[in-house]
Amino acid sequence: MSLTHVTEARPRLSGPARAAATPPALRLLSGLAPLTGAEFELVRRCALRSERVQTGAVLHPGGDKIVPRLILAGWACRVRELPDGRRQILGFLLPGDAIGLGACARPLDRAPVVALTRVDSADASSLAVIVGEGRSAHQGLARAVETAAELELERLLNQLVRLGRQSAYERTAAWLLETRARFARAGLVENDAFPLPITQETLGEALGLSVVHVNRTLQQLRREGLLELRTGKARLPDPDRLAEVAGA
Amino acid sequence: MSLTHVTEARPRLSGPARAAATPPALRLLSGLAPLTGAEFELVRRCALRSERVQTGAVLHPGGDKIVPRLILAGWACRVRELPDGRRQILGFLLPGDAIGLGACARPLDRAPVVALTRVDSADASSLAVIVGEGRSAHQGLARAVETAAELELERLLNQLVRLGRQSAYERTAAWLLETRARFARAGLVENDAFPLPITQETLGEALGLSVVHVNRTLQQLRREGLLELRTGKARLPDPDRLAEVAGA
DNA sequence: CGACTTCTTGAACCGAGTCAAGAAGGGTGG
DNA sequence: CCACCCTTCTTGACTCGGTTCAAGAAGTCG
Repeated sequence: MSLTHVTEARPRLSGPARAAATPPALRLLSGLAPLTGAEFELVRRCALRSERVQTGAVLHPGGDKIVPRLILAGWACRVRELPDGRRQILGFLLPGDAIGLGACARPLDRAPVVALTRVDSADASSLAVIVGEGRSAHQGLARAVETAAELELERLLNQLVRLGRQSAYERTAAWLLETRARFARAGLVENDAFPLPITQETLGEALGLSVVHVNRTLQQLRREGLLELRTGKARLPDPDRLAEVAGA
Repeated sequence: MSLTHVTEARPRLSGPARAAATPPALRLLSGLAPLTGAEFELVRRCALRSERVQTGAVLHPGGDKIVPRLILAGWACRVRELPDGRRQILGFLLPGDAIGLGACARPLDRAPVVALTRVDSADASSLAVIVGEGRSAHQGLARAVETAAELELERLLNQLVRLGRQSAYERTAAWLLETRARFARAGLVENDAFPLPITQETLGEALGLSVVHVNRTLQQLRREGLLELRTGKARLPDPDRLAEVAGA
């Protein structure tokens, strides 16, 4: 990339060197774009004042008034519900993900965000201000936020294709791979295993399937040696074959 | 809105006064945010050098090299295909829509764009430059582009919910209403009728349904007096009832 | 340990897909 | 302007993936 010299001009911590002292949540953010030490410090400071909420808590009620928040631990999701009570999950928020940053994703941020597990999160208003004012000293942060938004949109498109054109089996396989990839990016995958603390009911609301069918689909994946589930953790023993199943 | 005085400081043409001399395509764009006369002129000038392509032509091959284009007439769509040939349409592009403007939507712009009818479109590089440099004299244009991107994302989310949670009947109803609303925004709906020049096959690729089922669903809507189709035009005789059917 | 949530399995049902074949349009060349 | 061809629409019959209903087993948390 053509910005190499800029990177060199301002020394940046990154990778393993910093990872040791870094809570998992911050690894994701800093993996999206190179951050200066100062930027990283800003994020870490905002993460200090974290709040814990229980499963089911509403992290963001939806609508236009959005308090930016950074997820530090646990899973949350963006939800849309139909008048008759059916729910569709638009996407999952994992440690390191944020809401209310990036201006681009406003329609997404209009959907309520609900905690799927116990969730630790912090007010990220300070970061929103910094990103918003667009000062060049905080380029890295702005770029990280933008990249995060792009990745989320990308996942949204993938999800659209899956819901429109793929079978339950394919969908589930693809979703598992995608989710693993998200954790992998943050360096949180250990021998193909990653956290999966959500109920099958919830997974169904994301994949557009009934609980019963999610269960059967997961069983099938297990039977075929493509998936192992132990309390709150998933392992994908054969990612390549799973990718074939997922198609695309 | 708090910007009223700014609007007054720079006289802007808008609404019927300008509509008379305005090709349909440009109405949509100028309906998204107030444009100065100069901005409007820029758009109009870029629309002068339009190119016509036939049904099936590729307006944008996909990937990262994007030549910004403004659709002036006809329908196009963004497409994703699976390795086995199944296709999912991510969204339709109507006159007044553009690709390759707004930086936010990059993942969307990575999907190929294909003409569904004869399409007139113009190179919009000049606009992309103007929007990109972010000068305050062209605020209006930048805002219009941003609004367009937000609306598109909003539609994407709606579509996601439909594919995940709604029946063929509901989906189709909702899509018809949404499409009518798009034309309505550009002032192109005459007594509830709007252009609908695509095949049922294509509609199926958007709604995640087989041709056969699209056909049956449309029949049902017609039987129930919710839809009238005449060559290339759709009419929704009872939008309220249709909205109830669409749910949400 | 007890209460509640989550997972699992079976059986019946149904929305939507597939296959097939005929009818209706719509564009093109003679 | 008509005849022809090819695309698009339409309909019927059958199949199948996924839902629903129901009920029991296994976890999980206080």
